[in-house]
Amino acid sequence: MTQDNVDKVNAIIEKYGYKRNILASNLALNKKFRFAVFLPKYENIEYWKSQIIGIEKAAVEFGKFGVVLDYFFYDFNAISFKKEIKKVLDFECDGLLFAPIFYEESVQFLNEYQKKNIPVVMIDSNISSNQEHAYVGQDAFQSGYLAGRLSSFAVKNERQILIFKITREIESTSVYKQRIDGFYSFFKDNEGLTNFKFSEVTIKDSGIDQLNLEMFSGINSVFVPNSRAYIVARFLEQNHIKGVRIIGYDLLKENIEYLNKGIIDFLINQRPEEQGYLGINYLYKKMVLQEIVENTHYIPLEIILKENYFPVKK
Amino acid sequence: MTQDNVDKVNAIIEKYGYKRNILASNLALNKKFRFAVFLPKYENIEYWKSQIIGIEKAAVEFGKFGVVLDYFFYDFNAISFKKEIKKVLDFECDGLLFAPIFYEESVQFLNEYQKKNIPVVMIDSNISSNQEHAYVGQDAFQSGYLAGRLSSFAVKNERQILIFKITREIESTSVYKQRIDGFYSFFKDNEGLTNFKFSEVTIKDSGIDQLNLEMFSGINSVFVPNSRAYIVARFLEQNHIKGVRIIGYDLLKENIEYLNKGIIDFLINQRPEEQGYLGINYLYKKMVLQEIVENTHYIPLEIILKENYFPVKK
DNA sequence: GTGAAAGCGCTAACAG
DNA sequence: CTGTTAGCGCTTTCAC
Repeated sequence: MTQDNVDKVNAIIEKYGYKRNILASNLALNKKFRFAVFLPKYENIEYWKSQIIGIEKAAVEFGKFGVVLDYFFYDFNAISFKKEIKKVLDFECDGLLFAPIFYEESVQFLNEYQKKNIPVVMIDSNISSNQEHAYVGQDAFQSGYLAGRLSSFAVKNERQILIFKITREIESTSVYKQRIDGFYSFFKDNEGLTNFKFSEVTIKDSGIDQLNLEMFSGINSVFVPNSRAYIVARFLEQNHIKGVRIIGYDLLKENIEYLNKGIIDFLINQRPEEQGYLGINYLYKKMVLQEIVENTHYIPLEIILKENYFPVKK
Repeated sequence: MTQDNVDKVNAIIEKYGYKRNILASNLALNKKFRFAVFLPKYENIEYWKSQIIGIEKAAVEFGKFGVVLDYFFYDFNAISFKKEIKKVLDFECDGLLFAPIFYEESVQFLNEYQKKNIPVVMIDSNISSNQEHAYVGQDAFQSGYLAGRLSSFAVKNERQILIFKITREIESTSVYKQRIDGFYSFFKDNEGLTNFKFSEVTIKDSGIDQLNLEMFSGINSVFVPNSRAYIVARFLEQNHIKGVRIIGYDLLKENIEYLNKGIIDFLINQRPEEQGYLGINYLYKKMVLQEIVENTHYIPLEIILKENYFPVKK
């Protein structure tokens, strides 16, 4: 049969509602689907550990359909990242799951990777310039917008809000900037809320001793646009400062501790486990089941209080 | 081979990490897996429509692995329910998805059904007396507890809370009672919150004209323990009563309308679509993949504000 | 280029 | 009761 006729037959076949039996097809193919997983080293980083847990869960579930994973981990610095990039580029596989922590380097990498014509799904943060790639994660801007609402709750009088940035030595993605943008946008969109004043503070992750009481004088609410809200909570607790509303991200053990103590009020959960799972699920659906899959999957902005936090049962 | 030897071989096989190829197995079996879906009629009831959407999604996804669904719908009355029970009992299938709306009748039905030795998964509400059955849905008590927290937010002064029950003609499950229990429990557990006073009102679904201004005199917060918060919201809007916090359930179109207007403050989402999907998913995993599946799957208590509501893209 | 045949791993039917 | 075999629906190989 010529390609022409193949097409014709396929057309007719589809017309009469034929569905290829994916079980038989994959049985006959008798092949493994190799997916590369390219992430920051997760040891001691709870958030990335959760991502891996979700990924592993997917690996077990889809393993019976031939899915095999290979991991590539990079340290939190651009040099390690670049080194690992080479390995990933050389690696033969059917799909890539990727967390683009370093923006510039990731853009470059994706451009390079594109030549291989292998589907890519990004988790955690998105690189929107490459629309053809899939994304599983939150809408960072909107999550900041929501945080704005959460800090504005049921408050009539003057409020002083502090945006507290605690950054890594080597700063990476722009996620936390998008969150802050969203945060301010909320107050811009709600003109009635003129009684809110803002200030910002930035410290390095290593310089936690930089915290001082002055920073918090007159402050009613603190917004921590990454997972380190517990650092602020701990400081306030140690200094017996009460009645400050704290809003942060991610269900780290330490954050949960202060949530349960009532010191942190709100945490926005990014569902890292679900992200990892859905990332692999995307590749599975696309490559193994050969389905058409939605390119962008936004994880809902989940608000966690003491009263709706439940440890993940395992 | 005797059964004895089969067992021995299987033991050895398992010892060396043999995994039966589920694709080949199901291909050879060449059988359909029939699941019965036994639910209230969903026409005009958004919540149940969503459940069906999730169920249908699962049906498409698992259809390629041989899953076929048969539907049995009952009206919202015990007579129709009992009539449909007969059909379900007579129906040959490999699994049952079931919403136990009428408590007494459901207990009886489940006892009867148990004889058939077919796995059952319940959605929406649970019948805990039958521990051997699976459940996908929320923890109703805890959701009320959370609602308690939501009504207590950042409030220092005296608060008058109204629990507003709008019930169906024929009342069904005890879900809303569990929610109210949980609601009160929150205030019991938080002794500091002595400035809260409570009252309750009950009206029938059909008697919406029973609402009157007196009910709301002095009220600061209203808790509607089912999906009909929009009825209260509409009444307050029509009567230009502002500044009352409303907490309700479910993302019905009408609820969303008042959420976006800022009249309803919080909605607790039960994720009906996910419930339906996961219900079928449970049966699929158990029967088709022959996996061991967790018997209870609690849907997270999702707090929805105007700022984190996004219409489901389809 | 084309069509027949082997075989993926498993189950069920069928002889022995 | 046991062991052999056909065949599930598809892909790939191998003769022609």
